[in-house]
Amino acid sequence: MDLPTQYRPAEVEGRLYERWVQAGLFTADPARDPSRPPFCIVIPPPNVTGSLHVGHALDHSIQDALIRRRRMQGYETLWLPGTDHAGIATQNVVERELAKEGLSRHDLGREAFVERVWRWKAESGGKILGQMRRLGDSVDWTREAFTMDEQRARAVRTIFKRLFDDGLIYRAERIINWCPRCLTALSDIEVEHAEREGELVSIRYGDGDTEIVVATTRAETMLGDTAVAVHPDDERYRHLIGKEVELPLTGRRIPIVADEHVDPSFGTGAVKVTPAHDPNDFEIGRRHSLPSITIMDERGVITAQGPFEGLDRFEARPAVVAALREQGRIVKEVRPYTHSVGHCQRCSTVVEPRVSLQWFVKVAPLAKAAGDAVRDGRVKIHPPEMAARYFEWVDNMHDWCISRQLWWGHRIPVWYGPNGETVCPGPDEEPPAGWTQDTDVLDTWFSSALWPFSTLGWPDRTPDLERFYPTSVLVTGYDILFFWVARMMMFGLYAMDGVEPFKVIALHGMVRDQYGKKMSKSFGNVVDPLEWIDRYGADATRFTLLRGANPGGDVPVAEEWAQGSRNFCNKLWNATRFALMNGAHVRGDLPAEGLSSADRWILSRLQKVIAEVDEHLEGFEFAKACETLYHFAWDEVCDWYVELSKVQLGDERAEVTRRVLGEVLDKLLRMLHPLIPFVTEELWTSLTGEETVVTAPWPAADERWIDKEAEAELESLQRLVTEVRRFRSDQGLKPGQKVAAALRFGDSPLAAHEQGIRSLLRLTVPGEGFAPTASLPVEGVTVELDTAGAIDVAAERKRLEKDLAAARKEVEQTRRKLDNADFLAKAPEAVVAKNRARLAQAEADIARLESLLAALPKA
RNA sequence: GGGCGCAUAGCUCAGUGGUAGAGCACUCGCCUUACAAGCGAGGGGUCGCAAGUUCGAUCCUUGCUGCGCCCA
Repeated sequence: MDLPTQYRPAEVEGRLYERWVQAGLFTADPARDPSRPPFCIVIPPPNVTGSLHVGHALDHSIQDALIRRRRMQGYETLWLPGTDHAGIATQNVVERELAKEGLSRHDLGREAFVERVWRWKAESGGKILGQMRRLGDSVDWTREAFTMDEQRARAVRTIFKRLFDDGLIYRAERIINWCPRCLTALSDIEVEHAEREGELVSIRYGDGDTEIVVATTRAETMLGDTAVAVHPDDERYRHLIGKEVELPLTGRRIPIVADEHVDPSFGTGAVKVTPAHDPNDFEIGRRHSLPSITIMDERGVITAQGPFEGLDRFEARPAVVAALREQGRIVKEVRPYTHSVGHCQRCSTVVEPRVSLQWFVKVAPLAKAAGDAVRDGRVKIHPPEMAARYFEWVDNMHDWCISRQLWWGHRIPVWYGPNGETVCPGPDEEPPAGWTQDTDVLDTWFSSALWPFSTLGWPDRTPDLERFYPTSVLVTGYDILFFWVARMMMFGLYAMDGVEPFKVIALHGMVRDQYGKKMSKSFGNVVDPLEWIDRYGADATRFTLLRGANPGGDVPVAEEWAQGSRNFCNKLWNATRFALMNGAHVRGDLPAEGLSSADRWILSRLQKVIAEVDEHLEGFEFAKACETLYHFAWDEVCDWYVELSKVQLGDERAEVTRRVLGEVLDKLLRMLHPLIPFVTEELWTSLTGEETVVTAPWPAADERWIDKEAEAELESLQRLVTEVRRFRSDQGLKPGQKVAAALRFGDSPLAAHEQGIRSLLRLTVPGEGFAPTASLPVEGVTVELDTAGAIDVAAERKRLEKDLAAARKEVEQTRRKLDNADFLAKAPEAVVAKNRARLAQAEADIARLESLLAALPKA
């Protein structure tokens, strides 16, 4: 086997991935061996316009780790990929393309435009799917789905019809969030609130006895006011309730009404009421049967007759204020005034609340069921603390506005007759001839909410659906727990007769930079996972993300950390390279005889690591699993076992050592495979001669190999070696410099390791005329060294004094405890014994150190 | 305003009612025949502040301060 000294991921990743896909290793078969338990994850479908960002990379690394481990454990696994059609985003992309040709979608007409979007999708959409291959995602490409493909369209038609017939979908005139740029309704969750600097203007309405001052951040909407509201208990205004005031600039007279929802402490305690342009005012208007006057068109341009007609809403605001000021009606102006403003998630335009006719899902019964599934424990949220957020959302959900005034999307399957009749045909039914279909399309989330079962073939009772529903776990960021996850829960429970769409919801956090800052383009701290894959490899990218992934927690990453992960992969590469160069193998059972205590130690440690890693991965503790494996591989296997094996490989223990080395690397690489699939595949197949590690059995801990004695012995050896290295370092002896030394073991079991110790410490056997200049007693062994010259007494004294100070502090601390009668009486026996042992050890250390100091020549 | 969470090494984070940990960064020394993407050694923390419970608190309780997130 001829491996280069450095691992070059670019040379193996593409080749291995292709081989995996060609071999069908990721393809699920519901008919294969029914005794295998199913394990299924549906991918949170990325936006078809999107490309792989570091958040996806984290999400996918976690899912791939879960699915690959289950595959090795013998589950029938399915990780189902796909994309969503992203109504607004995709339409925007194609409209921008058209704009370059000087066209709008209206120039093409609806049918041609939609065709054009499909063409765009075929040519440029779904870039992310190719990028997922580079990450190593072991998804089943034969089942790739799209929220607008034929099967998913059937699912949408089917569930819409059922909800419609059950009275859970209705059409009504309501105030909704409207984007004046995208020209569509938005649901609550598509609106992002952000602090903005605006103004708070106080305006005097009415005159003389019936005047009242209202404060507003949106002066222009006063043109559509139809009332002023005060709190019923507010003494300041009680005498005005029921009276009318003149609305400035318009000459209209509007009533003063009493409403409990008015906050008397805000502003003047009196609020203007504009039912057509504010959701709270809309409610007040309904309670008091107020008229609703729309003063803007769908683009936010003032339509109210008068001098402001034709002005944009943001031009109208100062114009209205100026006109009021001229009339002496401005009482107070606070500027800047910071307040929360809703923006369109897709284009950042300030959202305009607008009264319009829209379709809604009546969520109350669905949300109740979605909450109960978690309350009853049928669906587990991990980590459990996150459940609070989930309940907060599902228990307070507003009806969901599902209609969008777009062309790209599932068109609402409702047709209108010539006399205003309405019909909702099923997926296999035709609407009556000549009737016209509703022009709106459905919110993208409506089809995404069907994802866990539409991708498995619903509404048909397919073998996939039978075998894999409910899915095993949903992996996603806590940021979309409510809007996407809650919706899948609602629709899954509804469509699948009360069976939940997934058993576990595993949440992770956001990827952040090394200072814990959110990544943002404007801040310039965004990591492109594809660049990391190019520079450090997919494995290093994945390991960096997984290493930071604590359940529900944010994941900080940095370039240096990716380098560290790359280094780790390289370390594995070189450890395996060493093993192969020395004939390591996995043939036959581990020998029961002839194992050194080093062999028994590493095998014992291996079992514990297997058990720990298993526990961590079961609990979605990826950071801990990574930490355990990293530490074992680097600090135990490479730093100690491989070094000790060098001696064993040179004597009669060579054959046994080859088998043990092979054993340790075999299991280690298998455990690492779900986390870093490429390098482990390359190394494991070389080591074992097997076809692939993808379907190799997941290691199981074997308690028979646990060996406490060997562990204690090796720990003792490590302390001995470290102590002598410390002396060498203090004395300025170069690491490679050979030093003659005599080792006096007495009755220490470390005698068996003499050659190993000499090798680790570069100590040669003393020859004629050996004259030691230093003697180190440690771990019951005396090491006498000939440092070939006078030793650095000052350095040695410094070292010994430091150790002595630490030992004295230890004595002081433990003695204080042991002198305390309460401690002796109340502390558990084990704790007392432990402290007694510590005291004895520290006292022995003091004696040893003092005698060493006394023996040092005077400076 | 309501709810939740967090304060531990220079940075990012683990952690436990009984001797403070990791990675990276830092200092010193090394091309030691798997690996300089490496090896060896080392420095660095009154565990946010104050009080309480306890034989014992970084950990439990309360208050304070600072920070973050979600919702309105």
